[in-house]
Amino acid sequence: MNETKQKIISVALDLFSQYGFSAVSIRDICKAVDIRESSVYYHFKNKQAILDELLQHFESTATGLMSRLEQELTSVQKDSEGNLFEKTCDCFFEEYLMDEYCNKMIRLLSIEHFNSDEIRQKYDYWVLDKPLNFQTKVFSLLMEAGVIEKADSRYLAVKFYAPIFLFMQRWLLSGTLTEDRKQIFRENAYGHINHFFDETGGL
Amino acid sequence: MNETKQKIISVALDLFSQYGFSAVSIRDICKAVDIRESSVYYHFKNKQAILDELLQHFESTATGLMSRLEQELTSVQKDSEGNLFEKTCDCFFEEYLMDEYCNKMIRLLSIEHFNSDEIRQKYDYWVLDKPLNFQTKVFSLLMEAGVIEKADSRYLAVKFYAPIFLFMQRWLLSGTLTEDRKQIFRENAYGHINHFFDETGGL
Amino acid sequence: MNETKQKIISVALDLFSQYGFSAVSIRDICKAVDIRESSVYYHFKNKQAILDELLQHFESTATGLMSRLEQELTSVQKDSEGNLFEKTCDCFFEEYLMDEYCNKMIRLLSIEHFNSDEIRQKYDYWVLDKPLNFQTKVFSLLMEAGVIEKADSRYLAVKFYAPIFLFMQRWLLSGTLTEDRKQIFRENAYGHINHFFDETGGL
Amino acid sequence: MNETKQKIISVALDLFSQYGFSAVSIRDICKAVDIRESSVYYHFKNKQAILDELLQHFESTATGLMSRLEQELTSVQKDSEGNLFEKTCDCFFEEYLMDEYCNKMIRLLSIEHFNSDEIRQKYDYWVLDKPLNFQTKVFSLLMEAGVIEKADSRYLAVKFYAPIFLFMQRWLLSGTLTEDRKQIFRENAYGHINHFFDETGGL
DNA sequence: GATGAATGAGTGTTCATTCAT
DNA sequence: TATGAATGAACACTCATTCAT
Repeated sequence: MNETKQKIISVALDLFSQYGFSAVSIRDICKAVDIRESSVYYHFKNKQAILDELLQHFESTATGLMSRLEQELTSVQKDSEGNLFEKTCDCFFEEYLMDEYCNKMIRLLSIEHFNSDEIRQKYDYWVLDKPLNFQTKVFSLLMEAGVIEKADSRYLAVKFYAPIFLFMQRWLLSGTLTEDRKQIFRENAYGHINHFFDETGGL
Repeated sequence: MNETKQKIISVALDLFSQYGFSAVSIRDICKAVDIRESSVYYHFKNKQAILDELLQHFESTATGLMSRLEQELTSVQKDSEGNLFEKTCDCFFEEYLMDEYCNKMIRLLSIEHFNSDEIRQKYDYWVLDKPLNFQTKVFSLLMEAGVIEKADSRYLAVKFYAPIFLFMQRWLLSGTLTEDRKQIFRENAYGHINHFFDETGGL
Repeated sequence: MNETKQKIISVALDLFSQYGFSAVSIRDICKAVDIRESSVYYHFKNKQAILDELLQHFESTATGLMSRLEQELTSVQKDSEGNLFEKTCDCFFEEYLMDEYCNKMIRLLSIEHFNSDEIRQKYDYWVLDKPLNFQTKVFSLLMEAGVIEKADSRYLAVKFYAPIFLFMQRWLLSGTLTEDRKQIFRENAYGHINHFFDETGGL
Repeated sequence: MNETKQKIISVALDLFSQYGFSAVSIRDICKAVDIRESSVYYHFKNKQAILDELLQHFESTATGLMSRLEQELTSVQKDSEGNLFEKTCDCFFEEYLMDEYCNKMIRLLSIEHFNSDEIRQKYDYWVLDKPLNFQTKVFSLLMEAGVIEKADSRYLAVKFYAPIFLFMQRWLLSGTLTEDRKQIFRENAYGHINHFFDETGGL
């Protein structure tokens, strides 16, 4: 809606996700937006409020994305499961881990997650627990459908997600996100997925 | 060495690893050491120098530990490999990931790794690349010795280490390091190791 | 008159008389009136103008009140002087010192009287000189009428008013004006008046 | 002891007692002391701490003075009471109400006494209650000694002190304290004292 | 009549660092 | 070895005010 406010939000995300919340001053943000420092306080109560709005917006975005993925999971026919899995991973990679906006937010969470319990919880949830829970659900469904053998779906999720998480740390959160790094991540991730299904059998 | 300098180093490690480098002021350190702020500058050129010394000491410690592990690896008889692997993991977990000193340093690296290329490199090396390379070497040796089937030893290392890395993030770097969290980590990690060898076959 | 302007004036009086002029921001006033800060400047040239209008209104009110008292003083028959004195005091106490509006304004003057010569003069006039002059006139009249002995009417006025002034400071200007405090003031003040006339003889 | 700290204290007293605590900025103080703003924070935790130290020092000074007066009161022979009273008043006027340091502090209390309960209490105590209590004790002693007739010593104290208080407000706290104003105060105050004793009889 | 948006000047405060002793 | 004293640069934030709409 409001143009200046949007600019502030956007610049703040860029800077916070690169240098961390406390290393970025209101001055820095204002320089980039080209407004005077006092103007920020017309749009936001204080510096923290910018971070809060950023976090809140991310959570609703991520909630939307993940619930979309979950819905697709239960609404498709059985014969398309291989396809579905591929699509789900694609979406999770491209629209979450590597999406410009979400990647910045995940970066921000990972930078700030040691600073406050609140952010630590969000980080743990959105980067570790939620993806693991989602993946667990996926494997449960595949087992019910008889596509893969019955086993400990939670551990299967860990085995599946842990390398993804490691590649993300290595290529998507370390340094600037370039197309090159994205490509390396994709190769590693899809390589892992292929191996994984060869072993797990099926699909 | 010098007593005061040691105290500063030790207190700085405690605080930096908990709140991050820039969030800790010289004042904070001095309060804990019970000296005046100006005294710090007798022992260190500036604040950064404290961090540098911390990093340097860690690198030589970690180098020592890892080369010890590597040496043990090549010097033992073949019939003890199962045992050796177990010992190696034990050592890596207890004396590296969960050791009070090393855990604090890893925490510090993981807090600060977005701040400078220098630290990012160290983080990537000591938390991701080095352990992966070591594990790769382990599996290569096991393959040569015919203990496990020949395969892509690098990918095997990823499959082995990624869950460890994930559990570390979840339990050893998130929040305060308590005995409870250590125990949860151990259960998860050893659970994974057992599963892993059941599947990989052998040992 | 204008409704919004009235609200601003009224809220400003409440806040200024409680916290002082400079401690109250335009924001504070607007929050209480529920308008935006820029709107104030439609009704007033600047913050000072609100104070000016408050002062001006008080001065005409107080002028009205005091001249009414003075008029009554000269227009009544001699046999009612005791009654008159009582009535005059009553009016001065209830409609001036303890009247909600006037009390707030006197508070405001007493808070701000160190800030500018202008307000200092008004404070000195309305809280010290004017009441003393009035009282001097009262005693002069009573002397002329032979009700009390001839004496230094000015000093008599000081002896009469000073305790009232002291009780006012203690009970009517210190802290919030409650019914309890008003009552304590009344008891002290009327106690003083009775003593005073026993001594002065007469009435 | 410390020169700079003393200067800050002294300048702060000058400015606070003239313009009020919040109207004086750290910048103002530093300009007068000729130090940089950050230096203040070496000597004081924050702005409030300067005020606190000022208040604390005044209270111990005033406590000292008043207890000295009280001690003298009980230690002198009966035949010197007239003399004593005069001396006591002199001391109270010259070393308390008109003493450069104490006058500034009383001014400060009277400026700030509406701002916080803490200061309001100190103001009420040191400007109203304590002097009244002291005077009450004086009259009690004089009554016991038979120098003046037995009567309500508290009301006598009010009658005695209220005009002093009024003259103080008018001449010692309103505007700058000049020798002229001091002289006017003295004339008014001693005039009152003489009248008072003519009436009270005795001495 | 009212307000959304912006701003310049100022406020108290923190911090790493210096330097004479 | 240690520290008392000082400082420049930065920081988040507040405030009265302006002006186009």
